[in-house]
Amino acid sequence: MRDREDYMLKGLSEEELLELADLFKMFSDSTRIKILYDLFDGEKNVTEICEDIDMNQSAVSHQLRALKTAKLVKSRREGKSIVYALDDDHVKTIIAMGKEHIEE
Amino acid sequence: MRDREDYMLKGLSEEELLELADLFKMFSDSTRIKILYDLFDGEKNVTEICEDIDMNQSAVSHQLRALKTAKLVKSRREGKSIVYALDDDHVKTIIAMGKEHIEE
DNA sequence: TGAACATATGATAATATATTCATATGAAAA
DNA sequence: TTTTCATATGAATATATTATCATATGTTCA
Repeated sequence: MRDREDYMLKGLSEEELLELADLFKMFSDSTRIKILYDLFDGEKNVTEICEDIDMNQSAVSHQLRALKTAKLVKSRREGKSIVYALDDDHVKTIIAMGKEHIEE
Repeated sequence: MRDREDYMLKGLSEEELLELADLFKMFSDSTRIKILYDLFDGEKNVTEICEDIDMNQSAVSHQLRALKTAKLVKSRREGKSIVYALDDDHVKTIIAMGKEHIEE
């Protein structure tokens, strides 16, 4: 392996490539992609998401945290609930491109 | 869990959602995304790819097979070599969207 | 034909990831 | 201020994924 520092593939550093992979990792799990897709039509609290995608609360919470860390969703408290929403315009585009690919 | 058959999240079936996740899984590994990105500027044989991304031949071959199964790359023989190329127009768009996200 | 080159493949071991369970935290309502 | 509702979190287990090693397959050329 060359030095980590000077590894570059056409303008993208090793670090940026790892970041890219980590980003797409968020879309690579069916629970997470269901959550993202569920949020396409607006914000929802955790309970609603659980019902929509038919997964238990703990699993959903864990994945929501991952999505939030990746800055793909944001959250705010509303009374007892926490409401989640998409936090990136590219999310819809990325998923739409994916849909087009599998529909071919 | 409801019946697998009738589970649907806004027009996408369970099966399509799994397909989507599997597609994005291809972008979620740094070796694979390096390969895809390396093929942005045209076809290359396996040896060239190995050199560009600085990974050993076996690992690259394994990942190329995965990418081919996912219909993201195609290959053809050219003498002793096998030449790989991108096989989907959406690949560039998907990666470009990812780049935009991480650059924010 | 056999040596050299290019790629693919199977098995294994190391690592990463997701779900579940139990429980903690935090807000509201009785 | 205790109970209930909503969400988060840590630990443990189960599963999936990846790189490596050894070797097989296929091609060219002497």
